[in-house]
Amino acid sequence: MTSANPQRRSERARTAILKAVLEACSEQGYGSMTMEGIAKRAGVGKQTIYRWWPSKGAVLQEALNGMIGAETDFPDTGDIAADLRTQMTRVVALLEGEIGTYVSGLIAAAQAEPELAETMVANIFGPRVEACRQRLERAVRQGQIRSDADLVGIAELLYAPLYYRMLLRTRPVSTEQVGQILELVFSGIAPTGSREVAAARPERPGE
Amino acid sequence: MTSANPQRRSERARTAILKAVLEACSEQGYGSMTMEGIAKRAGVGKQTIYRWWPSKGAVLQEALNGMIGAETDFPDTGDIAADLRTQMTRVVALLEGEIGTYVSGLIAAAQAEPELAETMVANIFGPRVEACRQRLERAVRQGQIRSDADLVGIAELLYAPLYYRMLLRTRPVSTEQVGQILELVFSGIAPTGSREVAAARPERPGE
Amino acid sequence: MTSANPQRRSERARTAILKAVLEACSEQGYGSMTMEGIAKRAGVGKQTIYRWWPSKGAVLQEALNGMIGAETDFPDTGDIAADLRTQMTRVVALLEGEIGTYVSGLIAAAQAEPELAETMVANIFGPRVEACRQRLERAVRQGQIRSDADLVGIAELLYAPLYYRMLLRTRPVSTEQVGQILELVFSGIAPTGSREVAAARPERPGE
Amino acid sequence: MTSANPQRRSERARTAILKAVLEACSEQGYGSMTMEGIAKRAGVGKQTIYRWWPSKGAVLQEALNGMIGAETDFPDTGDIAADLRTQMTRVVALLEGEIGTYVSGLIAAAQAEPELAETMVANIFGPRVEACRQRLERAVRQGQIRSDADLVGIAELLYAPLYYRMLLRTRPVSTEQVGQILELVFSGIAPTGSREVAAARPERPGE
DNA sequence: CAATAAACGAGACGGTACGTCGTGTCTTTCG
DNA sequence: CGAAAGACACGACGTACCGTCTCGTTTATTG
Repeated sequence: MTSANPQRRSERARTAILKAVLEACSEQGYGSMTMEGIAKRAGVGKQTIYRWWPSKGAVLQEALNGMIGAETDFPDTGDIAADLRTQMTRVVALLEGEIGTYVSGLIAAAQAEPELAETMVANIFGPRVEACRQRLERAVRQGQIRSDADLVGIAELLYAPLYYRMLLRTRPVSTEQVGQILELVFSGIAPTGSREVAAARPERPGE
Repeated sequence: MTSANPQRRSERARTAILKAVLEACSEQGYGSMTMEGIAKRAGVGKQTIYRWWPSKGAVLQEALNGMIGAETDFPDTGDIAADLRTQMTRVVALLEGEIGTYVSGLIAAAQAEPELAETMVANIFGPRVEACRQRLERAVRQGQIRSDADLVGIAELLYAPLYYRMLLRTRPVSTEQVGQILELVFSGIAPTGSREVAAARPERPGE
Repeated sequence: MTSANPQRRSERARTAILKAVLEACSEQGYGSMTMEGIAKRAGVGKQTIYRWWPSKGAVLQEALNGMIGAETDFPDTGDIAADLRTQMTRVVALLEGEIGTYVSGLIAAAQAEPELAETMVANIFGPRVEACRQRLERAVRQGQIRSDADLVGIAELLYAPLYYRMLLRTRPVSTEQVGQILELVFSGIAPTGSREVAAARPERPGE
Repeated sequence: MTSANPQRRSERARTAILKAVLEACSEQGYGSMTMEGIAKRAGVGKQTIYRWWPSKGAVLQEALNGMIGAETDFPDTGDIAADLRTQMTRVVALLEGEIGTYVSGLIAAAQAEPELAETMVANIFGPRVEACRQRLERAVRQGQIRSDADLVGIAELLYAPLYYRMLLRTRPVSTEQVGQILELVFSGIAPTGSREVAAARPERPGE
């Protein structure tokens, strides 16, 4: 993320920039905030930003990464459904707040900037998906989840609907949604007593 | 979408603009294409675009809407799982192609433009979600799907993971993903024989 | 000034346009008024203006020509100095009012439009210079003016300082200026008793 | 003429702009030259022009001011008529050349831009009128010009006819005109032997 | 006295330039 | 030598007018 000498880097400037980018994004939205504005807000020369970050998306990503703490960690009470509910509810709270603005802005930016998409996955989503996978793995070992499932696929199934609503704005993300998702994902949609239904067949039948 | 007199509108210009916006988006990507470039490409004055659309996102949306035909319609063979697989596979094919570029660009744009988000849902996603809901409803009547489920919630559960992968670029959208989603959504993730598991309980147990 | 059939021309439109151009010029100034504005003000289509005039300057010129009446005619009391004073004072009154705005706008426009300069001279300045020349000629016959002078040259000498002040805005045009000009032009600037001074010599002496 | 920091100003850009504006004005005429064209010609961003000048007229004025050297200075051979003839002949040469284009364009622009008119007088005409006045003053002291005359008024009388012809395009400015003006202004137009003629009377007689 | 062709109002069109904003680079000055 | 400040070349923005071009709708002869 640099080519200058990071030892001589001014911590004061770095902190001010990260603070400024969050403020700007909150007040103006990701699309309307500008490098110029961030620099002015931070009391910093534009060059100082460009020296250490390639784009406003990259600055935002670093700022965002720095402000999410333990909220997204997974509890382990031994009850996977309860623990997911707990964690997902916290995620919803984040997405409903200003962090939702940052995240959706960042995802929007990533559509036009492949490197940003990459680091975003590596730094923000990747680790959390992995943490989820590990929690699910423990649940599998405890017999709370089918042992034949792709755990990352399950993670996607659980969280994707949240991002879907946030990004498409069909309906607001909400706590109720969490319950609904969990209920459906755990039980499946097939009628009771017919779990060995068509959908499970990997090949389409040609009868 | 207008305040000018639509009777005098030039169909030639309209068509050229919609064609140009798709070309530009394919070649340069949504973020890099410009109103100026679209106008030049279409052989049209900028004013003619601004007269009928408020932003490049709105133009793209209309163009996109005009180019998706029957691919996303739902078949009805009587087998809901098979029909979903068919339709979702077609959706994946669209998202893997240029239309994927248009859609992700549009969703990105919608993050900064609430009106665009609104019309995007109304014109593009809304009708298709509704069509899905109707197909699911028939399946419920035929006993292929649990009768107590929120059908729009199910639709979200089915499609959200596709958009999740497309937008976050964790992994590419693919046909395999469709099978995985269907399998999980139909069967649920609870271990066999324990469908009445914790997650299904609307209230968290306090033992 | 036309290529369309002037018989079918709408007098109503013509009048409205000429009125509108004067209003617009007064309110906004020549440089800021637009064909579009004139058309709207006159309740007329733009095409109707372009059909009969080549430019806003041409419209203004015709309007101006139509509104100057007998004010610039030369009286003939038998006293050339008094008559010039009378007429020039009237000219000053015109140039100090709105007509001054029209005239200076027109002259400015003529700098960029040779055809306009030509018709402006032919229609507005030419006839008045000629009238002045005729009055001066009578004065010569009556022995009130030297018989060896170029009368058009004299006319220029008399009126040029008025336009000079109006266009360069060094000082405002004024009635006092008329007296000063007349005094100087009649008496000359050479000291009394030395009218056969150097300046009169067509060739520079090389002694 | 600025609100930015003139210390950081790029001399290269300034020079290129002034050169470009003169070229553009010569080739296209004042009215047809554009800020955009000047910027492109100078290899400069439009913003750089707007940072230091408010309009194309202001740029032209500065460029013009910078290119007129000693040509308009007044010689002092002791013979005022000869010296005026010399200087006015040089002025005519300037007005007949490209500088005439610049000057008439500038005067045209000044009609729509009061600030420009003001600086034009202050920077271009004012100093030269003052220099003329000083030369005339020496001539008065030497008894070559009547001592009771308003010297600035005389200066106007001498030069106004040149601008009159240039701007109204009745006839081209020429060297012959200089001789004619000087002859008339020095000798006056009253018939010989009657210098104490009516025109000299400040009040109109009421016989 | 229709009919018919022109001028008319309205305003959309392809353009050009406007004056502003933000980009990312560069240069100057300071600590 | 990093950083603040900000000028610079550039390119796009969204707007205003340009002059041309349809559109129906008067209007005013002319067949």
